[in-house]
Amino acid sequence: MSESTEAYLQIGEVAERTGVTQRTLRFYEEKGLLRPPSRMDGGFRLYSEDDVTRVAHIRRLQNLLGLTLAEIKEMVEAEEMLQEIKAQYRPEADVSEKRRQLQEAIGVVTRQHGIVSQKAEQMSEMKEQMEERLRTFERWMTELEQMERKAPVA
Amino acid sequence: MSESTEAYLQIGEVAERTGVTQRTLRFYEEKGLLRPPSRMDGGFRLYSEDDVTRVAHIRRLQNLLGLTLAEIKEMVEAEEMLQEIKAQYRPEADVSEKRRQLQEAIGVVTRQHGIVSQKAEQMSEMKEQMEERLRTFERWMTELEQMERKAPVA
DNA sequence: CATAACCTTGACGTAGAAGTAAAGTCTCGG
DNA sequence: CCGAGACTTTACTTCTACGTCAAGGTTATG
Repeated sequence: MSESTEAYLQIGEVAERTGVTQRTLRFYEEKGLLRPPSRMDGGFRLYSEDDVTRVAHIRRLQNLLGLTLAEIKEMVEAEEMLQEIKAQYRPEADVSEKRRQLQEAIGVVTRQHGIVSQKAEQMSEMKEQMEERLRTFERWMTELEQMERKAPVA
Repeated sequence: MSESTEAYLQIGEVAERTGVTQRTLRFYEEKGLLRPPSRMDGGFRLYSEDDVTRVAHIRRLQNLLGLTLAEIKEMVEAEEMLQEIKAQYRPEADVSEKRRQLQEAIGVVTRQHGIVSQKAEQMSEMKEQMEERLRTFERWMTELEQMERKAPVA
């Protein structure tokens, strides 16, 4: 599994699978949201499954939280940092340096979590209001129907 | 209560109270998101408390749900329709017509509710993921601290 | 009744997030 | 080895949601 053969995707396939256009993928790369993917000899971009995941993530942050690409970039960078720490990417880094990085990552995610929590709560409120409203409508509808039964169409 | 005196606000006050600029208020009017307010003899706009409420509503839809102004316009128009029905704005309208309108309103709100529900759910998911992640970080942090105690800074 | 503070419309500008077109390059199946 | 289709970069355009003057009219207050 996960051999190098067939593990890479061209931009067209990624576009199809993620639902964004090729232009958007290049744009995200330009903006630093996606690391420059590897290339074929001729220059064609070769994406990994990870990239597909990342695009999906970006889109969720955009659609769900309404973050700007700049904000998303921050978040994505924090993720990268984590990958580094996780993979011991810099084993020579001393422990206190790692601690600093981790602390920073915790800060970022905590802030994100705050945003999400707040939005989630407001969202629930809205949902409640809408349900209340729908109940009111249903009541009105019932009333209207009764009126119609008592005094049919003139 | 609610006499005509002092019940109206100029654009500057509305801007201050809603946190949007005057430009934005005029823009919303232009785009059909706010009904053209009444005017003083000299042409100054006179807004009602209702307008203030509406602006707040618009902003919530924008910030929370990330809807475009075009989408919000649709929603706002549905609301207006409701006001009409509610206030028996057209008492001469026959019952079946009212039913039709009400049915439409129910449709709109149901769709809105669908959107909100879906987003709320995805939001909760994200929140969960972030919490899980934070727990992981805290664990790592603890591990790092133990490493430091065992082998102090070289 | 002057004048500062507030408002009007109109026109042009801008940032973010892509869309679209042009002109050329690569890849791969036949 | 060649042509259709996928891809490349560069550059210009679009759309949304306002921001920012400019030039002038209105209102309230001393």
